[in-house]
Amino acid sequence: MAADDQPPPTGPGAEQQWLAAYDPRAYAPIAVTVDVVALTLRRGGLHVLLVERGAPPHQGCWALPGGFLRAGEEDLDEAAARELAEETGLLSASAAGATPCRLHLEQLGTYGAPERDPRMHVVSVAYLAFAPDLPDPRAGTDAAAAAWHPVSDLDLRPCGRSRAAGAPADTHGGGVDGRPGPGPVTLAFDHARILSDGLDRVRAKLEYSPLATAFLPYDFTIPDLRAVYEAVWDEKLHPGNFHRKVLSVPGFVESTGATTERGGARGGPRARTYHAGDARLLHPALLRPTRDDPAGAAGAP
Amino acid sequence: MAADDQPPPTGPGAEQQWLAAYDPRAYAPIAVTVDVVALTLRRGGLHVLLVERGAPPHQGCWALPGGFLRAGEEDLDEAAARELAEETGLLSASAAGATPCRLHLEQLGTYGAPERDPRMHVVSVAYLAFAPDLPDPRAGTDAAAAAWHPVSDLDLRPCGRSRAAGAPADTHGGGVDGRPGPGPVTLAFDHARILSDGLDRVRAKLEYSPLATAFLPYDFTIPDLRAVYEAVWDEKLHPGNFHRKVLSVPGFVESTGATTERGGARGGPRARTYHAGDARLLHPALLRPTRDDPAGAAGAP
DNA sequence: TACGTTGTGCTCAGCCCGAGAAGAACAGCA
DNA sequence: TGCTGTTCTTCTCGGGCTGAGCACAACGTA
Repeated sequence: MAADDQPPPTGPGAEQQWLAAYDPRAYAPIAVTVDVVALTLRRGGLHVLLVERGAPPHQGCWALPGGFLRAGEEDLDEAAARELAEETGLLSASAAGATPCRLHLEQLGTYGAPERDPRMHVVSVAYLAFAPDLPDPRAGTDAAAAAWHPVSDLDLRPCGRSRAAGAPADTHGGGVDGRPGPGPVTLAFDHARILSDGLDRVRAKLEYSPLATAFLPYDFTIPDLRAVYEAVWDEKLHPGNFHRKVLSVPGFVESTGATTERGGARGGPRARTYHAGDARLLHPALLRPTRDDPAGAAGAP
Repeated sequence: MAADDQPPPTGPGAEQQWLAAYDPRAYAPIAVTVDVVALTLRRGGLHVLLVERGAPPHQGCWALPGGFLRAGEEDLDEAAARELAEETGLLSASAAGATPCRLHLEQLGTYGAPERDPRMHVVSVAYLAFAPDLPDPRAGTDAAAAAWHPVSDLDLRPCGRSRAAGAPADTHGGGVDGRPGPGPVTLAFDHARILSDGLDRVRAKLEYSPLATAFLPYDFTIPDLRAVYEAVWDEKLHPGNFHRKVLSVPGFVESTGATTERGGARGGPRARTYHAGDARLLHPALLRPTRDDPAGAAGAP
């Protein structure tokens, strides 16, 4: 139920009890925030948008962009879009048609452990956002700085789980995109876990949804699409089989009839261009190469 | 997610007026509640646990069990388990080992439209719970009554979507389990949408997770398992192929070496018994029979 | 011009899936 | 007791999908 648990008004004192049941002042306050895991692809690597905290706690640490839900004014989705625009200067929400930015926004999960924020009990609704290669953000009013970070530079182990269990650290650590990187970056609060859940969700969702097209501009090529899958899954895919599979899934991509202006950077013929089809589910799915890892950590619930 | 329901009873301004009268302080608080979509299988049909509201708004309507999150005291998961035990009398939480009730509890999503509760802005974290055939609940202190309802008796269309679009109403309406049923039951607040999302999630999750075993007691047979899939998907499955598939997925079920005491109710040989294996993901997945419905409404995010 | 690279299409063997059927075991009934 | 209908379990067969490899052409670069 929503705000309820109304005891049946029977007997004396029941009225007070009933009022307390939906009088928020009778309870200790709870803050509701909305955090966004914004992912994009830059130079072939997966990047996440982070802001540097300008105030304690965790001052100077990097955190997911987010902020308080405005009571009585907005829905959760609206708050997520607003925070993304506000704190980073990216994309003009959805209204004024500045950049017709194709942005995918979906709810990831809600985190409400009492001790996750030392100040008070904060319930955070996390959102997941994907967008094509975006420019560098400008810091909003709340954050000291905002920047895209390669996810391979971040320390995602929540507590005791080492990253080496999932993937060797040496294939990931530091500077996949060329930059040396100042070593693993730790995230504030429980944002490492939120980001980890978001990455699991993305990796799982590429299999059965046409979500990968959200990382690409409107027109793209099949090799472009393959690059998205390879970057997110961190696995090389068979070009021929991938090509055949994508074209065989109805509604995944639609041909534009055109090709690219030039060939690839290192040679090769021009590729045909496509744009996203109208399918919302991939039938059949584009299954990830069978990894025999018995650790079945499902990202998608 | 567009959660637009229950417009204010008398015009848009009435809500603000009511809120202002109810809470004279300008500080606009947000309440956080936890609602539970508890599903079980009774007499071969999918049932959901509902409580009858004893106070306005929506007095007399049925709603999902739930209540306020206790600030500073509990995590969201704990609150969901507590509400389920508290409001219905089912299962002794997890502590005192009364019934070793195998209960699956997972977060479904969060709903926070400002107008979803006319009293104030309420953010509800919805949970999904599956359990084997459970006894009739006893009403807790808060709810007037609690009962299992066949999901086929409920009116799940949120606003304009008719159920006939998804499945013919005549195959669902009224009394699949034998009872005639007093017609479609409407749910309070936006709980019809929450329940609908929960059903989509369950249907999708049966494909790639061993979740179906959560609907069954510890020992079960392959036909028992098939009955779960058939009830949730509302489709007949090929007994031979289902048998082969289940046994071929590693870690799905483990043989106990025993068989049932008697044959089926209408004859047939004794079936071998199994219990759930240790797999947390089904590899390969148990795909639903290809439904050519182009309406790709994905339940799992 | 030569060469390495890459997009696109093809072939082939193996696996999985849907459909059907057969055999055996069981409950209910005459 | 015998018969009939039902159901569990296993098997077979054809089609489709998948992974792997290869061929050819187009392209950039040396």
